[in-house]
Amino acid sequence: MSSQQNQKQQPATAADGITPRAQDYGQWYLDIVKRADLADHSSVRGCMVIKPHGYAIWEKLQRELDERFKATGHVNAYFPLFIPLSFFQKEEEHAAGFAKECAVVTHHRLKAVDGVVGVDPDSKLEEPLVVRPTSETIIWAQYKNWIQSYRDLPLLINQWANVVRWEMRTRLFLRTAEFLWQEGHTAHATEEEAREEVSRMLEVYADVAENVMGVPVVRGHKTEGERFAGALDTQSIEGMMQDGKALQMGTSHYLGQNFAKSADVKFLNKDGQLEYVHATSWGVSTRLIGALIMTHSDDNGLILPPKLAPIQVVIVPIYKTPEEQERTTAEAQAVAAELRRQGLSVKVDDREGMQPGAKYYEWERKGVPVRLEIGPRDLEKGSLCVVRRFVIEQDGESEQDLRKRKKQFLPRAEAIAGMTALMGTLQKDLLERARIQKQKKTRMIDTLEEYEEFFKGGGGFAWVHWAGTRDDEDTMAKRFETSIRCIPFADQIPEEGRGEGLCILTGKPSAQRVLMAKAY
RNA sequence: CGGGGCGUAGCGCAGACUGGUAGCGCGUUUGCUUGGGGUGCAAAAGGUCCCGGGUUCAAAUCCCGGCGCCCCGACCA
Repeated sequence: MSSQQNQKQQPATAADGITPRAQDYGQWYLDIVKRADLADHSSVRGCMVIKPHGYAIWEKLQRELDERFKATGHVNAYFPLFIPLSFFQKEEEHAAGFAKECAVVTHHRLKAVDGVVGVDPDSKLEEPLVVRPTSETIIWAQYKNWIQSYRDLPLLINQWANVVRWEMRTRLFLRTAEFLWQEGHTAHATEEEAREEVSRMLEVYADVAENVMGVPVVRGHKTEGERFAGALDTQSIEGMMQDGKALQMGTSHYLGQNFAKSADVKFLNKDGQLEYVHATSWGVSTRLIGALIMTHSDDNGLILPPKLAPIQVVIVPIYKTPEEQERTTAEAQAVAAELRRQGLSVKVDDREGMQPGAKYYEWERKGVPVRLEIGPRDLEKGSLCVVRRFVIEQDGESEQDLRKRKKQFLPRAEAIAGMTALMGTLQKDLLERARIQKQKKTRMIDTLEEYEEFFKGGGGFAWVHWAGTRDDEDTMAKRFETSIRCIPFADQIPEEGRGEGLCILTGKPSAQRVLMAKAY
């Protein structure tokens, strides 16, 4: 709780209480989460409380994802939190993969002994229940009853749920013991169809990442070692955070017939023969909020894309006299009403006894994309002061110039009529800004010397030719703390890096480059 | 599991070495003042000093035991 000694040395600036990125990226991240009111540590180790502002962002993300799931033919359902241990044991590889991070329920009752309530030893469960770290096993036990014929396929179900993974080390949003997510679980008649589903859903994730979150991603396959436990193929989208590290933002798995076999799910095909179904699963979690923060935010606080901002426009009335207060506040309400008619979410900050500057800082910290200032002079001139939360930085630009470029005085009607368009601009600019950031930290690298130098410096995404074994991957991990984030789809490799080459480590021929980076 | 830090007002912290009326800043409430980038003044409210035991006339402070959280490392969708 009290590890922010560095706050004491901080000057009282806009970023008061936020450690600059350049000084300590990890602390900066924690400060943003806290100062933007997204989440709190709870009194349970590794668990977090998602506060209203953070949860509102999650709700918007949910809506965007859910719409796309529905549009691709999926329906929602809900399966139990508890999984009988025996279900879990059925798929060996899967069980082994999650074994080390499972919470297990062993008793079902408490009892007061000498006035102290504790676990009643007489209430031991005959079979322990695993708190789901993911739901494949319990869902497939159910699918067995739902699937008999090819007419029952494909079965396309998604669930929104919480899961528990008893991680040794946790970080707010990025890795917590309990988190919120969605998990799609589908059953198909053929491998081809299932693999199509895997790709389709990965593309849904990529679409949300780029066009909703404004985070450019690389699409690709995971290596054997990084695959989901029990999957034949794991595809992922990988984003680059501002410190150059990669963050896995979503995964989509082809599970083959593994789960169908372990749960004995067969269907009668058109030829009247019994076959095992082919399975997929795919998921994204509240980790995406971590990605959002680490991609866009700055030393002044959170930056949100308009599509995910719980408040898109905040209006601050400025006044000296009660009469001015009344007029500017009325105008603020009038402008808000007009903007709401465009479907925008608008907040009028009419709190009294708080200076405008204090309000500016607060809403900046919370990431509101646009602020309108309305003062007596605007009433006279019929203008509005429109301030953007961010603009795309130019090299060598001063803080002052940056601030100037964010601020615009526009005729009232023009400002209002253009607000929806401005949201669109900001949405695009944010993605563009993230692309520039990413590009600056991306290199085609062909020698180990250059590779080492790259990661000793700022690091980032390294596109390298690779033909190594799993042992060779370990070598790279030990030497450079990097790993293969994905084996990208061919069109994901930057043009200048396409084609064949020689493995950076072994010198053997390589068909294409892979994405190497340090990872969260 | 190893290393480190911390637990005192809503939040951030001081006080502890050297035991003796529970403190500061921010926030909150009230009043005035101020208001285009964190106004200023005054007054007020607010405490199980993490828990248990011990030493003592007296414990936030010393001793013993416990609990919890955070950070770093190992581990990992």
